[in-house]
Amino acid sequence: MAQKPSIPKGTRDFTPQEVTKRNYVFNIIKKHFEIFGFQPIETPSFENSDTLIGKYGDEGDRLIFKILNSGDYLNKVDEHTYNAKDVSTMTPKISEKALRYDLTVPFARYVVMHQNEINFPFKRYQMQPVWRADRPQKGRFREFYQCDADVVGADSLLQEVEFIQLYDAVFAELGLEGVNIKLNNRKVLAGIAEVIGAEDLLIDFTVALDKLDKIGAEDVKKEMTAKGISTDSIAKLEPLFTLSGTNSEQLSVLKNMLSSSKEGSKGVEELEFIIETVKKLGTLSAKLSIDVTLARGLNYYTGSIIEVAAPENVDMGSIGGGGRYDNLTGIFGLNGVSGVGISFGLDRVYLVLEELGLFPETINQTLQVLCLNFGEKEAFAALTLTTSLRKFGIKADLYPSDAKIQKQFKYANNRNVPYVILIGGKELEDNIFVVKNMETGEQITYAMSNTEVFVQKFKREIGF
RNA sequence: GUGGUUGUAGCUCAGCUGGUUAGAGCGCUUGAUUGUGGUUCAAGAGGUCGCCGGUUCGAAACCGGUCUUCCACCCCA
Repeated sequence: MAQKPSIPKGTRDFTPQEVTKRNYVFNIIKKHFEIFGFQPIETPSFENSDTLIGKYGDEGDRLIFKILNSGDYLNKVDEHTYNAKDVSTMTPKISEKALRYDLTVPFARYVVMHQNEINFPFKRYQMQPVWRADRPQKGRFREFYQCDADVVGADSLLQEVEFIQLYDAVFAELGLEGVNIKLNNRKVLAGIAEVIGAEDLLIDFTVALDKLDKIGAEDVKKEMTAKGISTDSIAKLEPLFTLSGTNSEQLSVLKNMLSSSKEGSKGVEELEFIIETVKKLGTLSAKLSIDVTLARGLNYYTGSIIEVAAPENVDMGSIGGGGRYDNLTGIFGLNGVSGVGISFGLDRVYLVLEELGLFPETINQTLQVLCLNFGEKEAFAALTLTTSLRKFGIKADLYPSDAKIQKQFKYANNRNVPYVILIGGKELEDNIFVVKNMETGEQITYAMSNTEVFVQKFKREIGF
């Protein structure tokens, strides 16, 4: 009995068309990573559990895919643990490895392990899949690609400036207009918490604030109250709920509000420096805006927090994010090394481009010339021609069997091939070949002895 | 992890309060067309109705479980 095949929830197969489009995005991101001077590394798909567990908070731990030990792993569990049936004590005994949850923590591990051979400041990029045991939704998968660029060993805020330029360069080349690069700073958030007297509740406070867009000021206040933030404290937040206007208008409100907090003032200064410097270096095609409600990744970000929102006309969360973590490698024993980085969510960028129809029309021209097959002798001549076209870098192929011409044409149509070449008995005899333009239907005859005439015309028309 | 939602031909979907042989469009195959695709016409192939169980004389339809899809939480790219 044949079993009905399936793939795990939240995973996907990719068709040739999809892979082609994914590679298009992938290559543009990669190109700009390299233009900005980043070097590639790769790390294993799975890490030792203790490298990952505890680095993303309780919620993160829940979403890490654990790998069961090999062998007779249950036998090695002591009776007490076994009978207790408690996940948190049992898991470490039967699982010592886990799938990569993001690229940042493995990178921190990499830096610590290779600290003696790394030439600091180290700018690395990494484009690999990560796995999360999350419940899938649109734009949310259990296996997806992240494309990260990070710098370690550089404290300067100029890094942040460059990352904003990098985001902008990628989205500009992808033709994606209307993205919003949102900027915040943990010091600002900490400053606010300090000013309202809720330092201890920083995380709860920011998580609630993060929802302002979504659930509105009233519900945010309710959530804050539920988390134990006093009514007095919440009242002091009032300026934030109505914060709007240009970046400089927002900065001056924040400056005022945080004047009594040293840390908060520092954060405002940093925001101001980044925004001013980006402005001086030239215009961005994306929007760059301050957003004090932005609070992702707070478990390790210590300074800048960056998040990229998809254009407003598409329903997609963030398509990228990043920030600065002053002491990320500290958790692996290397202190005093600052890191800052950004990430592109490849799968989400893909979905946005698809929804807006922004992939180039020619992207699925995976074959540029198809030679039809009229029989054994003709096919040999056609393969000879195909071989020389390939040497010119043209994506060329010969139909593998002498099927009905109608069928071969249909195949060419479906493959989106712009040119079909016919070498039948007549052409073989006269030492010529006929090129049919599939769009216009025009047919031109060329001499076999001079394929370059066709190649030149082809290159002019296709443009490469 | 909580609550909801979806699943019928390769694809998109109809299928009435349970009733005989489960349909359409597109796609596919063949022919009109033995060297010319997209258009047209004709014919044809293709279905464990997601899976398992239950109710019933009778289930694609009702009930339970399970898997999957999408959505809202949680959290996140």
